Amino acid sequence: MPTPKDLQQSGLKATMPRMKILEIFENRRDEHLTADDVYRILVTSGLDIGLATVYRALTQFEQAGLLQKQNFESGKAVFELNRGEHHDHLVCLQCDRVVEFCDPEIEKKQSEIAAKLGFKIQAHDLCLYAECVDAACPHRPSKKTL
Amino acid sequence: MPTPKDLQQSGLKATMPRMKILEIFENRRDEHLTADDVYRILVTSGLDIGLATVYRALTQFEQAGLLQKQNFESGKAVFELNRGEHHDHLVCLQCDRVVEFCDPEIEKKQSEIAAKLGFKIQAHDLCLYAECVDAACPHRPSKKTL
DNA sequence: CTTGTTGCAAATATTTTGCACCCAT
DNA sequence: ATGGGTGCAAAATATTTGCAACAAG
Repeated sequence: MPTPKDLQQSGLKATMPRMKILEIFENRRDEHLTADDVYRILVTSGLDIGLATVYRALTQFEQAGLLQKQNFESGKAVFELNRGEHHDHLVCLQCDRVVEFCDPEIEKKQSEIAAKLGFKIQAHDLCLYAECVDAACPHRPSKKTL
Repeated sequence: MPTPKDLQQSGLKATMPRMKILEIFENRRDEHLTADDVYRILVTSGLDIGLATVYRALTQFEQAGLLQKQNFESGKAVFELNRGEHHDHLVCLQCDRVVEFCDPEIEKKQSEIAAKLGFKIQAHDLCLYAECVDAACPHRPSKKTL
């Protein structure tokens, strides 16, 4: 349940579409949603919000630091709530599940490498593509509805 | 200068369009080209090859292991020659220059992390986005022509 | 009120595909 | 000759934008 202030602090008016979109991400703290996922969820919930508005909101929220954007190899951009602490991703090649992790040693090594090459890191993307070791992997799960 | 065998070994006929496209990558061993970059280079060189053919060739070459595909945050896929040894990328935020590197320690840590999470890594993408430390960074260089 | 915001439709951008014709093998 | 390959145009996908109507501060 986001408050109007979450948006106003970023100079954005607290409109109904924006509040609803932000709420979707707060209700799904560890999912990674595409613009279309968000749009479908809104429509399914009976809300008449345009896809263009979803794209605009996602872009603004990312710039405001409320959301983080990721480009996995699917071709579509996915968004998730920005919870402050940085993390990287591991995507299961069998079921698309996304696991998050963060390794300080890798982070440190990255900075060292960049420094050695004459650069200062502003951001990075690390995504591991892997297969489940145990057979319990729930291949291709059902898709989001609420 | 690619030979017909490079393609035939992968079950692909050694046609003129394919040979020319492969040649472009061999002449630019450390550039990262989009489908449109390749198309433009062909047209500029007076070759009448369709954009669809470029896309088909790039996809086939990637599957054949001749090229590697990368998805940076630009939204367009870029391709480069597959020179066997794996490497990661650092993209300069000022001039789009791409520097390649490989760190065995990071690679090792990645496998450990995946193993701990119950996965076996098949692939990974690591891309650092950074700014030049020295002012010599050639901001926004001219674009490819041959 | 005033300016930012929205929905819709149309425009972009990137990549894929159907199909008749063409060319390596 | 024959089956894969090509160009073109149209389709599919993902995202952006122009604009008139609308709503938040």
